[in-house]
Amino acid sequence: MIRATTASGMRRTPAGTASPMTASPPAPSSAPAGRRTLRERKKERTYEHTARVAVRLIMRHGLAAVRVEDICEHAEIGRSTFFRYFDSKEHCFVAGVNLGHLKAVLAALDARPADEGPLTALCNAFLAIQEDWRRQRDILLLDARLRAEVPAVQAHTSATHLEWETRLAEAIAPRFPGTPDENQLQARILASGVLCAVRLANESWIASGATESPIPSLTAAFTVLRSLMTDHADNG
Amino acid sequence: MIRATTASGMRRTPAGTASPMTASPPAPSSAPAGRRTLRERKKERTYEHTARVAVRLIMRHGLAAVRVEDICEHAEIGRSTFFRYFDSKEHCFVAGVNLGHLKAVLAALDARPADEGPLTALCNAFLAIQEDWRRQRDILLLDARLRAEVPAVQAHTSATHLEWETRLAEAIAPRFPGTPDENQLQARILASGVLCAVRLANESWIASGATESPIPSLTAAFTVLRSLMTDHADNG
DNA sequence: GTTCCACTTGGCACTTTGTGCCATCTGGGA
DNA sequence: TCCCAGATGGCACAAAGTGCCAAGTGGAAC
Repeated sequence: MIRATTASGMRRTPAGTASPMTASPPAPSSAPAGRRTLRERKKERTYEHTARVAVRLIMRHGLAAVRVEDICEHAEIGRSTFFRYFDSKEHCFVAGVNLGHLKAVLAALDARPADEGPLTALCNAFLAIQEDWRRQRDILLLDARLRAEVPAVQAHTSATHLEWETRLAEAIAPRFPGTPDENQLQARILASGVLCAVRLANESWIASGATESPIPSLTAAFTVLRSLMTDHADNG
Repeated sequence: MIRATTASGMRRTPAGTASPMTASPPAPSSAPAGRRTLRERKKERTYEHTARVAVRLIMRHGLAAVRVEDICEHAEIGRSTFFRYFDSKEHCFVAGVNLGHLKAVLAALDARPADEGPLTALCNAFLAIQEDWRRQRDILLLDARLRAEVPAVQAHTSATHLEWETRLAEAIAPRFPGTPDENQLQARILASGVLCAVRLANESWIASGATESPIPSLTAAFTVLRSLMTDHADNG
């Protein structure tokens, strides 16, 4: 009635790597700190190419009409390989939509002067990459629609945002006074607030048709965020 | 090669209700504001019962070993019915784990004095329900493990938290000065911060074996949150 | 350059999932 | 009491996932 578990549902991924779980390329199997091996670059290429193909197909035909097999054909990989990288069509799509976004924010954050406080630096980093987002308008529009219609898309997107939270927290932790690991909590909470503001700004940008630049919405949201943080959130 | 879409992937739910999308009972089909109809109560019973059965089975046998069909047999519903309520095993499990949690926080929040500020009230509401959580220790432990191992569980959990954010924001908005819809942004961001703190506290509670009360972790996280909000997050 | 090994890939078979469709049942209102 | 919208369950079928194995390929050692 209840079948015995074969290997207990552990996901198989290339190189026995820990499963990606979100929209990120598979972790390097044995990164020697410095140079990335050809194998790794190839894997990343496959990952990104497949995700991009998925987005393209889904843009053209709709999520429901595209089968995993279609994606595999167009990306020229085997079905087995697909499932080694993604655990579903939806996962693949979300990965494709967010390809490079995290990397871009991290880079923008790195480019901020070291004496900028964590909140300011993070906000400025997001502002700096808005042009990229505006350019992706069509994809983001589709993404918003699918998030509203397909639970799995929403779910994977939320998971992706959670990963962003942890990665951004790591990145801004050094900007707090004190040692980085003392600051982990503060950094996480701050990152969460900023991400929430970004999400809301994006929602309102999308809701308004996404014709103008997303920067005004974003600036407005950041202003609210900043006033929350500096004024006082409370009287209790 | 790419097949035509039948009805474009729209999910079918009982009564043409909007899809739940997260771990919440199906929305009332035609709530006459006051009394809930027997039909509605029956639907909620089915939803909750099924989710509970799923959690029980998965606790006993593991996620991988339990099939949707097993859940259906034990819950005494048809497979069709299952998929009208949940879109996967994982969704069902996450729903079961979080059953009533949101309702409990909202109730606790309602019980806070009206003159408490939004931050304080929300923190206190979470503190008030910790005993419930401690009692669910075993379920939460399993949940944490599955979240780490199974992407879909993590994904649905994140989506659930996102829903909490919006619901809690609505609930605390009136506690801000000004009109509720002016405060929607502030409320969302504040809720996001509190939820982040709660998540982190829970993580550390779980990581420590979840033997003690979860309250110390939570208090610590709230202290950090409050200092972030009152002191100053930044110098920029 | 050759050889070897670890890792990745693709193909195949098989189970489980997810959906459409329809007949049946049931609660709620007239 | 009758009627109907909505909920359910069964069945059939396409698609998704997973395990297994044989074949290719990069990396490192010699």
